[in-house]
Amino acid sequence: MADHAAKAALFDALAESAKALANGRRAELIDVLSQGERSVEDLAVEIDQTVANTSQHLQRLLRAGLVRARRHGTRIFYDLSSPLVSTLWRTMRRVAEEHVEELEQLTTAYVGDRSGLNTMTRDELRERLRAGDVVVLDVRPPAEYAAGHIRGAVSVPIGDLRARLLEIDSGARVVAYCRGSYCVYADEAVRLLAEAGRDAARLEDGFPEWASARLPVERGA
Amino acid sequence: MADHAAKAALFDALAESAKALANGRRAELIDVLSQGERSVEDLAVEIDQTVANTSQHLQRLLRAGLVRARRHGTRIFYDLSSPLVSTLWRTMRRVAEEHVEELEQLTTAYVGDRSGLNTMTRDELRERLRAGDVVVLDVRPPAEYAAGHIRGAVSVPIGDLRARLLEIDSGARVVAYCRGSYCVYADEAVRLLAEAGRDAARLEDGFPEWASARLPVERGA
DNA sequence: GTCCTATTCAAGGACTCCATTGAATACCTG
DNA sequence: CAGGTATTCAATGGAGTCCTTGAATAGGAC
Repeated sequence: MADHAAKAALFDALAESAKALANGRRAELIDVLSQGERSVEDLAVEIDQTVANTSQHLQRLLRAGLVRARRHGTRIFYDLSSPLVSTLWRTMRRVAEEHVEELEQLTTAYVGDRSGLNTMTRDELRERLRAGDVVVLDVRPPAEYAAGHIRGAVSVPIGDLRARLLEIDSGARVVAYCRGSYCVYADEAVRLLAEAGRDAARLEDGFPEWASARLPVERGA
Repeated sequence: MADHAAKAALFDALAESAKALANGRRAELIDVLSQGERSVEDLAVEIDQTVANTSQHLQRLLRAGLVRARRHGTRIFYDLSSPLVSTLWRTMRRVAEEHVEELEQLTTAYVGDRSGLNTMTRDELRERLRAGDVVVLDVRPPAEYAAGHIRGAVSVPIGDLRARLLEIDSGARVVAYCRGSYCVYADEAVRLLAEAGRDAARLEDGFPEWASARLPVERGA
């Protein structure tokens, strides 16, 4: 019979990965980093915290092995250490969605009412992309588009959309996507497009799910 | 733009699921419960803690929605609230295995040296079961066998194996399995069988992985 | 109803976690 | 090398976590 202490130490180590995710701010960081690498200051703005605090959270994630750091000039860019981390995060979200009762209220409190919103599944979008009868808009910040996006998508950051409406072929069906189902950029885009009389829908989830399903993506530019 | 406070509350709630797993003892509980439901006292013995402490950990898991409780007579049985929780736990283990450096040492400190041990993959075992040229031993406690086991496996709790060696067809190739790769029962079984001159191997992982891969299982008796 | 057993509750002390603050470090620019 | 910016470090107080202890509950058996 193996030692109780050795068993306890092993499971304590396994629990460390969970501890790294066991904080709302760090969860937000993982969520943002699922879109691609970002600088510390950038991340601090994203999660609405001081740079010092963000840095400490990032180092906690670093110690747990969930992220890695890369120096580029005067900045340090953090990135998930592997796509498996993104999978872990999505699995945890699914568990929470399925088993935490209050989550639904919290979600609507954040994203608002989605009942009037057209949506499209990954599978349907894949088919329509293949057929070529759809315009896909990536409404995330440019840095995230640059780090990777759905093949064939056009980058139109949500803040620019209103000004660039005329660029979009008025006959086409438009699909907008962003970071995932907890991201509201695509919602806003679809509302804006609908007001302008376009046939618009949002992708149900976001880029990480698309990439994880091994559907076609492009990196860079 | 949605409210920062609402976003923070949402991610705090998501992080609650991680907090539930962010403790070595609770991780052990989830690991044991992946084999099927168990009573509080049973679980307390399993994780080497007092009943009171075990009860508190179970309630924490209950609040997070990861487990559910069922009263049966004088006892209360806890169970994972869905197979998704088992998936989450396995994903977390994979992440830790891939990204936590010290884990390998901790594993060998607990399970010992496995270099002399024959192993068999799930796929190979499935093929051999189909061909019928293998004897499969479930060396977990009887309660776990009863809650579910590989179809065709025989229950031989590890403590009984030595006394029941003669029951096992001496010409057959024998495969032992238990809870998973962190479980040492099957290791012990293979060593014991090898000493007795049998052709023995352990399944690389355990029952939860087999069931999760939708390979044939039996429930009850 | 009374005993027995399984589980939960409540309170306490050691420890860790988290956001804040102000200072220190490290790299780039000129 | 001086100045500027991005990031990290160190210290602090308040909150939460974890295990222990002893008592309380709640079914079942008699």
